[in-house]
Amino acid sequence: MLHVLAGAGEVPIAPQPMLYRSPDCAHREMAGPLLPSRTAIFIEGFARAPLYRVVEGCVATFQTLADGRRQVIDLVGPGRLIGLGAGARNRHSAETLGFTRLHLVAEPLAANDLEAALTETLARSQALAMLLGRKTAPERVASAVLDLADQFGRPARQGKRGAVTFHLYPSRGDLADWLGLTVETVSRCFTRLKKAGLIDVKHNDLVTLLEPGNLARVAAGNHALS
Amino acid sequence: MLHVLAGAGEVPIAPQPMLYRSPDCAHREMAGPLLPSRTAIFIEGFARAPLYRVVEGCVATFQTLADGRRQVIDLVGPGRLIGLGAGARNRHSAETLGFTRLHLVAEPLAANDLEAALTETLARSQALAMLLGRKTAPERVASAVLDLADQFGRPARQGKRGAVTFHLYPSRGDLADWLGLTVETVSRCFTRLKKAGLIDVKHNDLVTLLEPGNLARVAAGNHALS
DNA sequence: CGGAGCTTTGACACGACTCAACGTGGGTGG
DNA sequence: CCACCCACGTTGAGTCGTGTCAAAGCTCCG
Repeated sequence: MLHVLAGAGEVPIAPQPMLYRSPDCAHREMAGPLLPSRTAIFIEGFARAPLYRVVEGCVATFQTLADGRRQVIDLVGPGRLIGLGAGARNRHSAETLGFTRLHLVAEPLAANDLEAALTETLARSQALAMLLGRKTAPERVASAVLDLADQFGRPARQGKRGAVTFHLYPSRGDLADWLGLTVETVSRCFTRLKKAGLIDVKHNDLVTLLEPGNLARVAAGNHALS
Repeated sequence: MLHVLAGAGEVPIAPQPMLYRSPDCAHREMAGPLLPSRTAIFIEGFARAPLYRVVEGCVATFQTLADGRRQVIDLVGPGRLIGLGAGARNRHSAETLGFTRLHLVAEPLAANDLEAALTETLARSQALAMLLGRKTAPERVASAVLDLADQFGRPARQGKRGAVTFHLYPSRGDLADWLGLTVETVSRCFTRLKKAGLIDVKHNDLVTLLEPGNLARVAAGNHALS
C-alpha cells in the first residue's frame, strides 16, 4: 500500500518511473510507455520528481494523513502537468488511474508557462476548497461530473446533439477521496443523478451528460435533487 | 455587503484601494496607511488588482457562491503577498481583519520570487483541502490555531517558557468560513480546547498555546478531546 | 442605561458516515 | 465451459457529528 510509504518524509531516494528516453531525441518532451492503472508516479516526501505532462489517461495527485485518511488534490487529464511545486521533496503523491501515457518535460519550462501552469493549478485547488468547505454531497458530485466532462469529454456518438460522454477513470473510492465523502455517499448521489435523468452511466465507467444545464444548476445549489 | 458584488464577473472596473504613493519614492515597495478592519482590498471578478505585501495586521482571501456561502481561502499575515494568480480578473476577494498595513509591490517580481510565492500559496491551499476534506471539527480548529500561532505568534511575556501568544484577527465567523464549519461549532471547539488546558483565550482575541505538543497531536488526529 | 454585534450555550434535526448484506463483472483454475 | 473468487459497486438500517434554531451572556460604545 502507498499509505505505508506516504508519510515517510525522511526517505531520500526517488522511485524511478519507468519512462522511455530515446537517446537521440531532440524534442523538449519525450513520450513514455503506456503505464497500467495504479502506477505510482511519485510519492509524497520523496526527493523531488521531474515534471511530466499527461498525454492520455488520467493521474490522481493526493496527500495522506498518518492514519491513512486520503485527500485527492486533483485529477489530471490530457495536456496538463503533474509535479508542479518546487522544493526538495514532493508535496503530494501521484498515481495513474487507468492506462496512462506521460511525457517527460526535460527542459525547464519558460517562466511564463510555469507561472501559467502554477496559476491554473492554484485556481483549481481553491475551487476544490470551496467545494469541500461549503457544498453538499450532491453539489460536489455534480461539480465533479462537470469537471471530468470538461477534461475527458468528447461529443457523444449517438443520441441528443451536444450531449457529452466521457470515460470515468476514477473509482467511487477515488471520487470519495477527492470530494471529501465516502464511497457509499458518492454511489447514492450517482444513483440520484441517474434517477433524475441528468446523467447516464454504462458499465460503471462511461458517463453521459443528459442535461448539462440542470447538472450545472445542481452543482451550483440552485436545483435540488428529487 | 460584499456578497452582492462578489459574483459580478462582468464588472470591469477595479475599486481603487486607498494606498499612499509618495511621488518621489524610489523603493520597490511603497507603504500604505493603516487600513481599518473590514476594508475590501479587491473583489472577486473585478479587473485584476496589483500585488500587495502585508506588513502588519491580517488579510482574508475568500470566494463566495451565488447564494452567499463563503469560503475563506487563506488568512495572510505579515510578510506574505496577496493578489497572486494571473488573469484578467481577481480569482478571489480580499479584506482586512483588524488594522492592517500593506505595501504596494510596484515592480514586477523576479521570476524566482514569483514562483516561490505561488508555490507556497499552492501548498497552503492543498493543505486546506486536506483539512476540509478529511479532518474533524476539533482537528480543524486545532490546526487553525497552530497555523495562526505560526504566522502571528511571539513568545509570551509571562508564564511558561516557550509558550506562544498571538492576537486572533479573525472572528469566529471568519474561522468558520475558513474551516468549513459554523460559528457555533468553532465556538464549541474553542471551549473544549480551553477546558482541556491546551490553550488560553483572553478577551476573545488573545490566544496562548499552553501545550503546543498536545495541540499538534489533536490537529493530527492522534489525541481526542475530552 | 440601553442597544448593537459578537460569542456562548442548549435543544433538536438532519445529512453524511458506519456497518452490514447483497449484487455485479472480470479474471482464474479446475 | 463453468465454478469460484475477488474487487468494486449498490442498497438499507441505524448512529453520530455537525448544522439549525433559539435564547442568553458579554463587551464596547453612544
